[in-house]
Amino acid sequence: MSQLNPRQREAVRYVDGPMLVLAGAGSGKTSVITRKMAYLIEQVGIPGRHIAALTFTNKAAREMKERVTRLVDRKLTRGLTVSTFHNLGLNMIKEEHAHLGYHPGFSIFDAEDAKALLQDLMLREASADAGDELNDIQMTISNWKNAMWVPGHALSRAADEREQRIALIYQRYQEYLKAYNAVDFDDLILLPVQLFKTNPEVLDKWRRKIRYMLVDEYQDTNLCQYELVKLLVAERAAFTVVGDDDQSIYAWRGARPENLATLKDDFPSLKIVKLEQNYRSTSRILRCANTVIANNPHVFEKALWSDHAIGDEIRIIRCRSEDAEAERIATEILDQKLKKGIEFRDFAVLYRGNHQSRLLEMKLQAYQIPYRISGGQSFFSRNEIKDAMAYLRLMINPDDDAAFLRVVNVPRREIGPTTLEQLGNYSRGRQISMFKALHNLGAEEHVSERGLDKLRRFAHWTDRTSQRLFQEEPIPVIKQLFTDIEYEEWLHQHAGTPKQAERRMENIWYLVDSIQRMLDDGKGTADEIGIEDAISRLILRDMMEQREEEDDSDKVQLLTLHASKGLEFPHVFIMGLEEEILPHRSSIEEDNIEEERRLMYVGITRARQTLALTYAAQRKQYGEKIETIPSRFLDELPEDDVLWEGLGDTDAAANQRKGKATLSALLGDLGA
DNA sequence: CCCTTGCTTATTTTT
DNA sequence: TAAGCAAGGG
Repeated sequence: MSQLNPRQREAVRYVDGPMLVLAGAGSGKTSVITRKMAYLIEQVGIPGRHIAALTFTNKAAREMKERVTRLVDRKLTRGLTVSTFHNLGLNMIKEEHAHLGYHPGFSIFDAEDAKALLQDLMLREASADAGDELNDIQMTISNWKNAMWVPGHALSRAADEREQRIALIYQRYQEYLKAYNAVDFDDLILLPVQLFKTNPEVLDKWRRKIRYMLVDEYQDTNLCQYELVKLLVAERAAFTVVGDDDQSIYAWRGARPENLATLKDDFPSLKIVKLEQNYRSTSRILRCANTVIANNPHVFEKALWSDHAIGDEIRIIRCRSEDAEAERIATEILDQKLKKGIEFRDFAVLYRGNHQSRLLEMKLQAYQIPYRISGGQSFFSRNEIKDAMAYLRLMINPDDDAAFLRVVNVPRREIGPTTLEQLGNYSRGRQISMFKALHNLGAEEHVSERGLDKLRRFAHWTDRTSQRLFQEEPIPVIKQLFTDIEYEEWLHQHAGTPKQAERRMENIWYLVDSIQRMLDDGKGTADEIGIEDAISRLILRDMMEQREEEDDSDKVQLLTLHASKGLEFPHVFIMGLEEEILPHRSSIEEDNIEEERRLMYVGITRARQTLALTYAAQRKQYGEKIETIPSRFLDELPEDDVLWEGLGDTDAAANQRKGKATLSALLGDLGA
């Protein structure tokens, strides 16, 4: 407690009613949450198993749990829930599956599975071309779910023909999910909410379990998530939510920053504490952040301050072209590393869109600057991992048609589109899964003898392996599974180089390893989990970021502004400060500048010591060269705190000379 | 089955 | 413009 400032202490100690902690960037928010959990357990005397802390990412949950266990005796944290919303929802559905009409071992469809199902439905339902509409439909359905609209509701509320059509697809979609014994990501929150609303006894049971609730990044909750919180805390209102309306950058995917303001209406006795002391940045950086964000309307006024030194000016660097911009950042990093001895890992380059990293990557490679790029191709979007996950899902839930279709002919089993089409027709006609259909299918159906035989073999093998998975040690069975299907051979046949195949196989073993780790972790304790749970947690991406974090080598960090939230770096570059990029064009069109400004705010507040903002005066866009307009956010910065560079230098040749000079100076340094 | 050709499209993304 | 994808040809 002595390590906390007075505001933080107040936030930790107040446990008598609903509480909102407005935690500015870098104000020690995680400390407060973790210490509050410790306080609740040790001082207030609430057993760990009656406390739940919710986050949005596994990473945040893991970090928090780790910090709590460091503060509090192991015995006391037993049964403590620190998890993502989705994970909590999953556990609730697992425990209450009977009330919801689901069977044990149900599958979780990720966004891609869901999309594939929707596509299939659309091809069948309407003659209309699926194509680019698909994303729109998926988003609409997701939005409806987040707003707690069931298909019937959507149907009656549909504003136009388009919504009418999507509502029908939504209805079919839910029916199919049910037939597959599957839920999607949104259902993980929605189903518990629906259950709690219709079944008071079940709700009561969970209310008794969760006596105190904490929510991190509260500004990112959507309607459904807030409803879940409200249902659980009830009149008792024993909760603390922590958030920052200025860091709400996910409204585009359903987050409702208004939930912060709503809280005051829903809980009139709400106690509000503001954490405004920032422990991260120089005071100049904070002044810039404050001035920029002051242009947004606010429900709660808040101003960050710091007792750190004033620090360097914020540099705004005008570059001739996008190429010059990337070049400048690369040489600048090299230059500062050589002159000031700053390590690569202390630099981060932030940008609005992933594509902006491309040029920069090329330049960094050219100068042999090591970098790590976040986002991009994730572990789980790799084909081999998707195959492996599909096999595992199928073993746990054979009715998972998405998984079935993915692996039925991978590796090749000579089960072709025609056979599958026939099987699909049969199963659809009866509203059952393909696997069930396969077992019912008699010789009289229109499936060729040959196809039927292959299918039956596959089904037999699946049944047997699935049985063994539950009866024996799971890990050897899984290993055997991959041997059975000769997956490694298949990889070698399909990879460009043997090396690539090996790498892919290693990914598979890494996955198997992760499962083993999860099973071992809880062994013998109350947290012991079964193979089913391990796999569903994998689908929710738990345990997986560790792989990236293990890599703590000296590298420059490249990431989107969105991905940078919650992180900090000594030296930050933000690139592409131009109208139509930051703020993004579509946000300008939709008149939603505020969220872009918050993005800018998040970017600025990532920096601890220095901040440089770059833009290109000229940029190639869709093929043609365009004169850009510097971002309006640059004008919002306090004049006294910024240093403009590259302004007078409009002569291209001069700029180039300068670049060359810097370069040769650098090379000279290197050569020495 | 692989390679070429032509066409389309151009934010942010965790679970 | 360039990159990614689908369709078609060898």
